Amino acid sequence: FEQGDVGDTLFAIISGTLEFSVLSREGRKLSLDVMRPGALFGEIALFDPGTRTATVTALEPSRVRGVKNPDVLRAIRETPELGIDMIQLAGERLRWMSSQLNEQVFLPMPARLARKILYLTVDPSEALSTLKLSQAELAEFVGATREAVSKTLSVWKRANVIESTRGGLHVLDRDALQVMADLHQI
Amino acid sequence: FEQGDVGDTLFAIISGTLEFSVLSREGRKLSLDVMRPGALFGEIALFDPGTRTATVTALEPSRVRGVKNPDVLRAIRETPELGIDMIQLAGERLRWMSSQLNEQVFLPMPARLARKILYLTVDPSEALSTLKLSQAELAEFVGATREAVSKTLSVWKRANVIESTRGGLHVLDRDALQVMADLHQI
DNA sequence: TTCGTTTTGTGACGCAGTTCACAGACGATG
DNA sequence: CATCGTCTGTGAACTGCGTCACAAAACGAA
Repeated sequence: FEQGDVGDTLFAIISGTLEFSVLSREGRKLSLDVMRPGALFGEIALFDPGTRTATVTALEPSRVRGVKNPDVLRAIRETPELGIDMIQLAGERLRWMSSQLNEQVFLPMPARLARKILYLTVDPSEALSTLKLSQAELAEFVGATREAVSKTLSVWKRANVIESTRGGLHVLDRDALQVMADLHQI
Repeated sequence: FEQGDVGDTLFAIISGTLEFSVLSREGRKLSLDVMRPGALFGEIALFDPGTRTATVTALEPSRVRGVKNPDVLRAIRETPELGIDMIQLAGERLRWMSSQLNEQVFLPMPARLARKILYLTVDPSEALSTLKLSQAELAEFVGATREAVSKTLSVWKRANVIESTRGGLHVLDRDALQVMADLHQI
């Protein structure tokens, strides 16, 4: 779905990967997360039906399962425990949004880049630290231009922190990235 | 309370005004809202006990009332309707956080300034459009420096959009600000 | 192989906003 | 009413990152 649509449905990802992003009125995009099977999205509309505040796009053909607001409300009335779970979920989301805001506002571009790379290369457990995103896509995650990302990646490549191929990159020195993510600068 | 504290309590403001802000590790501050009697805060910790993601400071002596997480959970188990209300509350907060992220990332400084001024001068109904914040404080709300804020305010003053006194300012032409907030630029 | 398309690498330049550095203005406090 | 601390105004220099403009790889298709 797209930012601005109206909706009252929570989705759960069965298979595939979806991208979660927010758009500016002028069409600029800031990607925030890549979601994998098991993840939930669309909870704002579930809690508080109205227009969507974010955009979700399938990066590959995916299967999702939707739950409508009225059904959830009914279920909560029957099983209060479920309401508590939903509240917990909302809490996590709020916490996460808050950290995103913090990073975007306070961190310089290279730190944000390092963080996003680290963040996006945790769960794909088997393919150790390999990310298959083009530099252009990475730039959208970081809130910067493709060129700027390309330049910092070049530096890190020369420092043997990462290596990159067309349409993807591989983390060699996770600790070094961690340093970039944190201090850069004090 | 301060960002990083642990807490499990939701607060409701009885009297006074409190400031809601997030801090960077280096001490920079981004203020997000001024809360008045009737407002609730601390709901993240309520939903999902753990460290606080934001800082709340009293701008003047204030009275608040706290509700602890376990008490709320108990109440929800008894009255599921309450859970639904809390979920709605969380939804609104998420929606609001999302818009804050959007503004901070995509809008240029003057637009953010105009928006914050408009936003902070809606509810104080009687004192029509008067804001008692120093330029330094305003700057923290906007995510910019005091100097930059001062300069744009000067321009708006010359254009008779606002007038300012020491430690406060008065909106003369709300519509003009609205324009600044929106287009600036397309 | 040979295009044509998409992705990458890099430089030159510009601009918004920061940093630094004062100077004046207002309000409390003695 | 004189003085001191806090606000305000403004200019100059610096800088991170965006914009523009190519050149060179990498890959797919013909």
